[in-house]
Amino acid sequence: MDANLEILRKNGLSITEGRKKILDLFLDTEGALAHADIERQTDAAFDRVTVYRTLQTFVDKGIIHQIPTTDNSVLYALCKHNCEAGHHHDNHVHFICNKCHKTICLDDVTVPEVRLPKGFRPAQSAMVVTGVCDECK
Amino acid sequence: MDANLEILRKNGLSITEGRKKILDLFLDTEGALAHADIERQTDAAFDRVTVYRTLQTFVDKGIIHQIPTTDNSVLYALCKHNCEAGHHHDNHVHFICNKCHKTICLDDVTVPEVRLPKGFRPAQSAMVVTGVCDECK
DNA sequence: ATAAAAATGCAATATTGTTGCAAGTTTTTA
DNA sequence: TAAAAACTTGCAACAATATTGCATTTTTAT
Repeated sequence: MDANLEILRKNGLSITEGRKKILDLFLDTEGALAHADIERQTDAAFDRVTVYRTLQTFVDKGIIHQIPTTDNSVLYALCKHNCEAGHHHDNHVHFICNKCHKTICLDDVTVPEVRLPKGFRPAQSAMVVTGVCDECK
Repeated sequence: MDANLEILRKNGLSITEGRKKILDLFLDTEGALAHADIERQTDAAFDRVTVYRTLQTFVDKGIIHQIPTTDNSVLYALCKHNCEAGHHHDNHVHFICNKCHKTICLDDVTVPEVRLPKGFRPAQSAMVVTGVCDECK
């Protein structure tokens, strides 16, 4: 139990209230979270700046990852299966529901390979699918 | 000649300095452009607001399209082949080069289909590949 | 328990995006 | 081609989002 502590320790991060709460939020959320969601769901218990810095730290440590969107927002998400060792975050498909507007990590759907034109060398791929999710269908 | 005028006319848009200049920029640029790039490359000849509105207009008309990114920026790009009738913008792969940081539309690379979990109904797909482009290799 | 290291909150500042409205352009029309 | 109508622009104000430095507090290591 206390998955959050374990994750923080494993990544050599100090255990603080903010980090625990924010990490819990991710652990409890199926969809992705934006900075604003986090502020709202923590009742602004932490300074905006702290939230920004915490998110950055988590991204740097590979605890959460960013999701590409076309509107001007950054979304963050934890992988469902907690991405222990060697699991790259960058290889699953993200789904954005047009009805409930949740962003969901489809951890089990891998981004397919594509054949690029001559001279292009791929490093990472991201794929975002929009539509209607399984709960709104 | 004067591809910009033709495009503006075809879309029923008034011909104005701003629209011509901004459209030219897109026509001359291989990669994608951010709002900031446009301001810079037009020497701030146009008000920020005008640029925002022009981009919005172009998106609405389907002249340019938005590209999903993970950092907090919206990128816009014209399709190479000018996307005449019935060509959807949403179906080709975008490539972001880690060296020159350009975003390039790979018009000829189609986003592959993926099999989604039960209950998910896809509408549109976007794919972003990062790596090294053909000029930086 | 104490010192060192790290994280937080505050304040200030920067960046990015939006809206209403008056003035200026472009297009339409007759 | 001149006048009216339609549309676009720039300004100003505002709102939302993000970043930085620094003093204080909390956490970790000794």
